[in-house]
Amino acid sequence: MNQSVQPFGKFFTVLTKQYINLLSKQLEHIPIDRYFYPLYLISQSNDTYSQNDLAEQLFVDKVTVVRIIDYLEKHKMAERLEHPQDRRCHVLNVTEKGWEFIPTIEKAMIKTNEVFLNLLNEPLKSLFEEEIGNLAYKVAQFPDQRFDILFNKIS
Amino acid sequence: MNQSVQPFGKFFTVLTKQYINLLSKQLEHIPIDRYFYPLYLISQSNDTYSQNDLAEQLFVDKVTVVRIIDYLEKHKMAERLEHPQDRRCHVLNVTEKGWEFIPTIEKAMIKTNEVFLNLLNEPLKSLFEEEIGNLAYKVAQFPDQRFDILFNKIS
DNA sequence: ACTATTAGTTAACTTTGTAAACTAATAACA
DNA sequence: TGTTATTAGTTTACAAAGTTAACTAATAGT
Repeated sequence: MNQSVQPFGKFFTVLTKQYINLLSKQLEHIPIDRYFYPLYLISQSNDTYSQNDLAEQLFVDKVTVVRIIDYLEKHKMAERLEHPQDRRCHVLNVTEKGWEFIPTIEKAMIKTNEVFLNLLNEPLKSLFEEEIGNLAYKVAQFPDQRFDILFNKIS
Repeated sequence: MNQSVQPFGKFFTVLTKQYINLLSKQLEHIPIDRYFYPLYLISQSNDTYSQNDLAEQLFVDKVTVVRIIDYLEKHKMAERLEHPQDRRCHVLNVTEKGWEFIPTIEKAMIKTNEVFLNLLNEPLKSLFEEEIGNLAYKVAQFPDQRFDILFNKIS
């Protein structure tokens, strides 16, 4: 009970859930109820993103991206366009209707980030802001093979 | 592209996924492939946890707990016992077989925590360790109602 | 030309989260 | 005491999300 181990994963899970809850709550009035960040990412790409690029940015697989774009297309927020050079690719594009909501989504993300930051004490606050992204990118780069190296001493 | 907003939720998601991957990788040789931490939590409770208690600790709902215990019981790692006073409750208990794996699970969680900590630069490292738990508890306490207060200025 | 690779889609299956309806037991209280 | 409300847990149903595999169509390598 006393000095039990608390796996960080538990905390990450809670933070993820509550972040999404908080963000969704603010965006209840727009015509989609998820994939806010994917839509925002597409809008920031100046119509250069393929579905592959999006998968890479979001750290998800291509099947998930298909579902995301299907959803956004169904709600007329984004669309697939033909790639001028490579006919296998699609270029992702935010529709005029979609662009209406980009500023709101951006504001909501900034606001939600702030809420989380404000729960931290002052020294951690600034460090956290600059380092959380780096940390995520570092762990995202873990190749499966490296696991064996990292843990070759585990019994 | 340049000063695009990066929602913390994106980072939390990656951290969660990779934490679970890394932990599971280390525990591939034990007879269960998930619910390591729930099992560990039960083991640390000295047979006092009800399913409700577990739900609270894990920040999940009671349906999920039923599934977790069903799984652990099926694999003979934990069991439901009758509560001596309250016949509605179950007391959760780690079986003899389950206890074999508790030290391994604990070691793997400590190791995984270390891997994540070691990716941080030195000043953040110690702060992170003491504060990540507090942060998670704070956000877990967000009642739905408080959202309205937090965001009453949102347009 | 032949082969391998890449982008994306589709289908099947599993896990997880959520909500509602339900049973059985306990608590509250008039 | 008897009635009602609450609590612990289960079951069912459904949606969301992840994973794998098989597939099409297009491009790249040689």
